[in-house]
Amino acid sequence: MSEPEKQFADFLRSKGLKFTPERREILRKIFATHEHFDVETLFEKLKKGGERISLATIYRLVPLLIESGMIRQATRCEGHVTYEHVFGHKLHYHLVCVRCGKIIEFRDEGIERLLMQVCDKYDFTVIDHRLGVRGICSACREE
Amino acid sequence: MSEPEKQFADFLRSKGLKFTPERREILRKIFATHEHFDVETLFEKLKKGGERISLATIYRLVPLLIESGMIRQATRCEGHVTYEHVFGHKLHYHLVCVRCGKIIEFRDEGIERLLMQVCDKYDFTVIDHRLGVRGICSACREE
DNA sequence: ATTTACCTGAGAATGATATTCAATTACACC
DNA sequence: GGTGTAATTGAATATCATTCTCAGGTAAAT
Repeated sequence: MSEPEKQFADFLRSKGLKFTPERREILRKIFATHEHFDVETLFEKLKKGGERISLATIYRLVPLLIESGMIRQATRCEGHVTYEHVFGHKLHYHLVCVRCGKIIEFRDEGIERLLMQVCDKYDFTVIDHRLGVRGICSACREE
Repeated sequence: MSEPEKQFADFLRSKGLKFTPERREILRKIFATHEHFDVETLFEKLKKGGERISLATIYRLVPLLIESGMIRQATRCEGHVTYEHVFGHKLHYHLVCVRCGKIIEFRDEGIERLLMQVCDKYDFTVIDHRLGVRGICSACREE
């Protein structure tokens, strides 16, 4: 059993929930790549892979994955909600190209440090934070 | 005519669109305070103010307001989309309390500077950016 | 074997947002 | 001040993602 599966199975067990074959398959598809995903395309992928897992099952799994800390909602782009891995994926920020949709991820410890100073100042306990930049990537600007 | 009205009227004219009484009323309600808003509560406010403006009209106006640069989508909180002023409102970031929903706004030029350096590095042209921190405010932590 | 709690798929329900349509209105031009 | 044209409106309807309901399944605990 892979690392993400182990962690999630533990989480489920700790809540008295079950690690069913359906849940395993969904989890596998999600962690098969490091890409962001949304429910609809995940469902399509599973269907193409020959699985007969219903949309409802995926929708029911997502909150559990979030609660377990495996994934989180990503920077929201145009309309639908997308998710990204937390497990095995360090904190990072996004540059999102509004033309081609490409997402560049980056880290910046200076920004992190400044941000924590601000939160201290306001006596604010951080759970999570995100930074997203919308703009145009160099490739699209060339055109 | 107030500043926001002037700017938006100009924008509409430049696109061959009209600054109707309905649009003026909606704009006034939006800019009557500096608070974030969502379509539903805006609709309620207008109704209480005796206006008979339909939801559809508001939904149709929002994209125009965004395109004109008057407002933008704010940090998305729980479910529904909220908007905030851009006009007359300096760049800022958010601390959002997940318990009480309070939003603390702050600025930090150090973060801005570091961010611009990153974008330079990736040769990325910035249109807009946002930084949101989810967490628990001091008042809620007391409890 | 029975109980109990959890899971599932299918389809119906929901709720926010978008669209259609016929009637109305604003503005440019006469 | 009329008039034509394109934009705008409200109401109702449609759409779309997401959630819920329900009627079986299933696995582990008793």
